Order: sequence, then C-alpha cells, then structure tokens
Amino acid sequence: MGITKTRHFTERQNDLATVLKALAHPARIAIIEYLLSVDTCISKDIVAELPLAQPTVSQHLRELKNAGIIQGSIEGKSVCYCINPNSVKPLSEFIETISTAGTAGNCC
Amino acid sequence: MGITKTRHFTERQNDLATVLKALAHPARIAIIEYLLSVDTCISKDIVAELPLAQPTVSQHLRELKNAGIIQGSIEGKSVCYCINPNSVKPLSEFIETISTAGTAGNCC
DNA sequence: ATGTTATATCGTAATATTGCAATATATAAA
DNA sequence: TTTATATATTGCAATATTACGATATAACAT
Repeated sequence: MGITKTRHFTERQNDLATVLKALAHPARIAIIEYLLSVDTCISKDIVAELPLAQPTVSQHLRELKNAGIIQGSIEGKSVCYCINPNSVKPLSEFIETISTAGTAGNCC
Repeated sequence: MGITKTRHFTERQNDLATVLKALAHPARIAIIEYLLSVDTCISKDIVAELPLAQPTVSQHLRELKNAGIIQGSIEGKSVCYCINPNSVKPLSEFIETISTAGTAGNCC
C-alpha cells in the first residue's frame, strides 16, 4: 500500500527510520559531504555543486531540514545551511551496534 | 520523476544511499533489533514478532539481504537469518563524521 | 502419495518519492 | 521603482515503495 504502518512500531524505531530516510538519497549525501567539506554553506553553492535543478535541490534541503539534520539561517538574500551533529547521535549508536554485532552469539 | 539520477553521483554516494535506504523503514529496523537481541534467527520468529503479514516480512528481509545487511541460510524447511556487520562499516564512518562535525569551522 | 509447515513470489492497489518547469517571494542593487 | 539575484512553493508526470491475498515452492511428517 505504500503507506508505512508507523503506529505499530516503537517511537525509537520510527525516529531512526525518519533520519535514515532523510539521508537515504545520493543527492542528500552529496549535500552533507559538501557541507562537511566547506566552511561556507550558501544554498546557491550547493545548487551549483549538484547535477540537479534548483527546485529539486531546494526540496532535498527541506527534507534534510525537516529531519533536523541541517538548519538554515537567512543571510540577506541568501540562506546559510549547516549541519546539526546532534541529530544523528541515536543513529550513530544504532549503526555502531550493528557494526560490532556477532562477536558473541551467532547463527547460521 | 521518482527516478533517482544515480549516474550523476559518485559510487560511494550511491553505495551509502543503498544501505541507508535498506535500513530506512521501521519494520526493517525492528528486524535488525530483533536479530541483535536473539541468538536464533529463524524467519518464522521474525514474522511472529512483527505486526505485518508474512509476505510483507519476507519482502523486507529480501531488501535487507539485497543490501548485504543480513544473510540467510536454509536450515531444513526454515531459513536462518543473521546480520553481516561488515556491511555497515562505510556507513558507520560516514555517520560518525556527521556526528563529530562542526568542532572546527562552522557557519550560520 | 498426501498433508502440513515454512518461506518465497506474483499480482495489484494505495501511497510516496523524485525531478523539473513555472511561478511566487523576498532581498539587494541600479 | 525597476531590475536582478537567491530561494521557496506549486503542480504534475514518471517511477518507486509498501502491504497483502493468492499462490507457488520446498522440506518434512504421516
């Protein structure tokens, strides 16, 4: 049905999925990598960096912002975006748990 | 258009997005968490644990398997699934980079 | 052989995502 | 005020995802 049965899962599971979903697109990964690589973070530069039209980039930026992964502040007629590192803390722990699994009990 | 312009991004960005996408659903997070919590990992038990129909769970398992996050081996008439920790190593580093960003240069 | 159990696949409906042209908004410059 | 620049929003077409009933497959039990 294309509609996720959000209600049936824990809040933690839904929250993790929200952040993961926001990151799960190469364009949004490219945006994050770009923000990590430069000091300035003007939206115009992000648009110039990506192989996508400006409205598409704006949409991707909004999704990252909605998930709390980036935040933007208006600077004159530009918008300055930056990463919010705290937003991925729970995700970081989750991935780390997967990454270090299997040391004790295993199967198969 | 609903079709991701995969060609325009780096292989690394596409690979990260693939793993992230596979994890980006509460049901699949629940599956991972269940596999982390138990020693046995028979598909039947996963179906019993989740609030979804058997074909739906099977589909989620396949997506995790396609992304390399889990692997399954046939045990008689059951299938035994387990986590492949190596599959999230690059992702783990990426998330860690985000998580520790902003200590040096910042903006906004 | 027949039935039972465990899992996968097919087909399909409902919904979500991606991408962009067109357009709106908003600030700065002339 | 008019013009240019930067970003966001709207509307829509193409495609992808999610979920499940029905059905197939495959192993074991009787």
